[in-house]
Amino acid sequence: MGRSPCCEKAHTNKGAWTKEEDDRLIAYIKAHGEGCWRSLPKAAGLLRCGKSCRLRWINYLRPDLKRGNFTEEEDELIIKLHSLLGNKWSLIAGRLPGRTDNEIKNYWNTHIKRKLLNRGIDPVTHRSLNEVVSNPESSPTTTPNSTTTTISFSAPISIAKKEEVLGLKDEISGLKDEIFTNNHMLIEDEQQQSRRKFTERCPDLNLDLRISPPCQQQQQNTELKTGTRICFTCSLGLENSQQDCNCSQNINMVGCSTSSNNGTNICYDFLGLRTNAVFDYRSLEMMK
DNA sequence: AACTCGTACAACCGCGCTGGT
DNA sequence: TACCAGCGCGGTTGTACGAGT
Repeated sequence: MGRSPCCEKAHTNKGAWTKEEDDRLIAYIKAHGEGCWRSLPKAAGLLRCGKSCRLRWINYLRPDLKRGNFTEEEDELIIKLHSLLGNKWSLIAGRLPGRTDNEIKNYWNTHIKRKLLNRGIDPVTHRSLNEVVSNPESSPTTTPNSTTTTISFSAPISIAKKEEVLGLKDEISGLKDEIFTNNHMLIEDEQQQSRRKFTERCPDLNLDLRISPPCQQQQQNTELKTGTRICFTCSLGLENSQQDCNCSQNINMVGCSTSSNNGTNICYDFLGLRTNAVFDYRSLEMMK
């Protein structure tokens, strides 16, 4: 059972808008304002359906629209927002003044998709194509000619983590407000909430764990009495996040911290856990 | 010059959600 | 509570146009 058509199709024009139709629509909206799209065509003397008028106005005729090419900054912002929101074009458009969801959607499909593919990034998951191809089973792999082992838990990381890693926290906090107040997409029914509680307790982490040999210079000074020093670099499966250990430069950085008691450098404070026991990520308290 | 193909983008369509009755 | 109109969103289609052959 389909819903009834939004207008009488037999007497409506379709296809490209003429200059005259545009002028009529602009004049009507200037005089009466937006809204009540269903009755607008008749009132404005247009042989168009209301939806068509709305679309034409929003996507093309609105005076605050920014025409012209997207800037590099806009490109990058769209990519960032898409990695967080997916195909929520209207939400993305809300962060780009003067751009419409339709415009961004088209631009994404024709330009940015290709751009990301050229960078070796999957436009859907925003992860490296190599990673997706070579490591589909979440199994440990060893890079050729390298002593670095990568252990990947392939699943999307939480938005909160992504924000932290991307440094988008401030920008996104406003966006979240917008999402929660304006959009029903995050309103969950009980079933979804209980499912969510479960996944919060047992999160699907996307942690690419790199284990590399100790930095040569520092090894002499910082080796533990018990022997081998292990340096964890935790990368979160995001673009440019797989930086190699540089604890020789900054011993207090995340992932490499200093034990306060005896001044011994401990370089395996992985996610705040000073342990060489088996790491169970489920025991981690997730940030709210 | 004519044709084909690919690209860009405007417009359409179907569906889900919301608010009013 | 159920129904319906209206709106908005995201996916898809249609078409104009330029490049290549």
